[in-house]
Amino acid sequence: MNDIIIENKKVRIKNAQNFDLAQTLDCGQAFRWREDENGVWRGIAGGRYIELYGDNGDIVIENSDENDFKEFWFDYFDLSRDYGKIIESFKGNKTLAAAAKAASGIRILRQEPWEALCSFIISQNNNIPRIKGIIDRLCESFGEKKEKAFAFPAAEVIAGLTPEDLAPIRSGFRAKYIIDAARRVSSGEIDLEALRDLSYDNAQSALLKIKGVGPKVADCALLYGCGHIEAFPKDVWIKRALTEFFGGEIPECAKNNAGIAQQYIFYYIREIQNNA
DNA sequence: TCCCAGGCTCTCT
DNA sequence: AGAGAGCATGGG
Repeated sequence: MNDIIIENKKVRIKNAQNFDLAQTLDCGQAFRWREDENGVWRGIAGGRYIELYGDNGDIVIENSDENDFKEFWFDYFDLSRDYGKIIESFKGNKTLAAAAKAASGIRILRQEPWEALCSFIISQNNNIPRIKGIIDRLCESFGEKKEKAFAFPAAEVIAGLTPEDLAPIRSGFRAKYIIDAARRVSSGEIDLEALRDLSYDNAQSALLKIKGVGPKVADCALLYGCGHIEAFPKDVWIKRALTEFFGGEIPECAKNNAGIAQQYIFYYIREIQNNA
């Protein structure tokens, strides 16, 4: 584990490996982090608002302390996982190795399951800038204000709404899906926390009961929200990449950490596209 | 302007 | 089982 230095309302992760803030917070796995002109990132997760920035190879988290860090952010940033070792294991496939190298600062965020599920319901047939806007409006309209940001609204709150209530967030046809998900989660019909301990297949089946949740959205919720690192969400970009670079199949060396491979490939192919 | 976006549902073969 | 239209909205 990294050395952690606790200062006054400040946590410093010394010499953080495989942890680039821009890559991790803006790679399309989470939608609520923003960078200012000075390279400071601000966001809220688990109802906790923080600001963070890189400093000579360290990562500094402001507005946190020892307990807060140990209880929440250490897991959120997946700091117990050895990404260097995983990247090494991806050497078996040339393109995957290149993707891992390009995206080596990405960590898979262990987000709250409801936020991940709801966010990726909103993501369907949508583009990232607009997804961010819809989620911002959802939080501002229905989330609890915490210091300088609005928390993600609880499923219990959304469950009591109608599609008309959600009109201001302009989520279009997804509104009824958001509400269906919220109702199943808040009623206990689907226990998102329990999905962590189910097999991947059983956990995915449970999520597929929700209207508007298919294999891709379910896999995102499982990967980003429920710790299922073997989930491999296939969106349009990944399908393209699989066909173009991998003969349609996930490389064998990536099977155990398919979710991480997926995120590296997603980053890589979009970077190629942007530079083309 | 017009195509498309981290898909899914519904319908028709 | 598989293919294809339709879906709300707006970013680029």
